[in-house]
Amino acid sequence: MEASHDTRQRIISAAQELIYARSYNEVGVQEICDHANVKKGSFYHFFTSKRDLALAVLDHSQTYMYDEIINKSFHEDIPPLARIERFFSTLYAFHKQTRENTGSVFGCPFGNLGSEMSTQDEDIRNKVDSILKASEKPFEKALTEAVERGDLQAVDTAATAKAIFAYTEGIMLYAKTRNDPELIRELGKHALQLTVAVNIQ
Amino acid sequence: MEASHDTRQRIISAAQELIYARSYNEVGVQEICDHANVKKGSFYHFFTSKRDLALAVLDHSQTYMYDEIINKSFHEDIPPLARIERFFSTLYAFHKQTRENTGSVFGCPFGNLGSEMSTQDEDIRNKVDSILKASEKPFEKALTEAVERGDLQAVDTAATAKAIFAYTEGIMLYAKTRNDPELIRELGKHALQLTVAVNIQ
DNA sequence: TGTTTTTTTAACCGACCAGTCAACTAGCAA
DNA sequence: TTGCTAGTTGACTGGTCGGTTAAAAAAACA
Repeated sequence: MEASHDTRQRIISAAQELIYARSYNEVGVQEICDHANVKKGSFYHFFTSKRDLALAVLDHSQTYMYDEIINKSFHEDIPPLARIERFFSTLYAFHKQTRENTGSVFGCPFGNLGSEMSTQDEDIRNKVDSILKASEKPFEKALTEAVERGDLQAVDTAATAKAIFAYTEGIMLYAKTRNDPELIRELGKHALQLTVAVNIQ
Repeated sequence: MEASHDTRQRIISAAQELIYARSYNEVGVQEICDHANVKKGSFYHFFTSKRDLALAVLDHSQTYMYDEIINKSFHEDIPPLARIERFFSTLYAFHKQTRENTGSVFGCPFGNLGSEMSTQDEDIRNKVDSILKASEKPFEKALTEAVERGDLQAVDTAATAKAIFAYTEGIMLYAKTRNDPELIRELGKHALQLTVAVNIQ
């Protein structure tokens, strides 16, 4: 039970790394097992299928994202809008680091999987969708607090949070496709503009 | 030479449809050939590899996007900022149609391929990157014109155009992952906020 | 017409794919 | 000691992958 739990976790960690660095379809079960030092037969003791693993990887990545980026950024030691700005700084630092370590910007693990798998696997699509939805919440909370403090005029905080996170996904896709983490910093500066109601024409 | 050109074109069209609806790695050369009524040997007469085909598909998709969406949206019969709003209407109509026809929102063909292939194939990454860059231009032109007309305060139009198109990519990813074209309309409304310089705090 | 070049065809390749299975081991409890 | 369960192993399956090849057919050109 001890060793088993560890085996399962090793598989998930290896899959997370490999799939994030490449893509779901570029990485085979065999390669994941090799990377985790596990025989393929064992793999199918813990997972019914490769897509079953993908769902577990998504859960694991979500936890990782909260620990490494969300919670650090949205800690309440600074004003709410500054937390959103810190989010983009943290995101930039993270991708800059992986770019230095691996030579590549990998983008968003959820966006990547959603983009690749949404039309192919409804369970994966739904899971990614719910992760995106949940990711909007810290932004929404910060925006609501900013309105309460008077830092921001009254806006639809849920809609604004959704817009900001959609923008974030676009930024990460851009950074991946240009293989340049600087785009996250550069484009992140514009994010708070989405908080301001505006009348054009 | 006549038939050959047609064969090559049939392969590209079939690949464009299949890869856009699923993904690069989910679609095999054999399936593309079947769909195009071509034998696999012929395929390798016209293309040196599958990724060579992907590059041709990207060119073809870019032309398609200009014909169907960009040129229609940015026609100069209305004021420049209204053209940007029309872009999102056109984008929405397009994805709503494919959702009705196929049951799925497919997102952006360039974003999809960039997300899936950027870390795996440098040529594809560069081609997608240059298509994204080029796609910013119509926005930049409209923004510049809007500033000239006095519809917009002076801003860095290149940076703003880039932000708007990155946001567009995020919107399409969101719509694909939620399988709901309405997100394009809903989130598209916020795009012009990115044109307004703002001071927070 | 004959010749050359382009295109098409079908059979074929080794590698790899996700997934299966039966035999085996280790730990634990009755 | 026996029996049960959880975990491990390696060999195996049928199918598909991207890509090759040599020869036939068709088209282009002279």
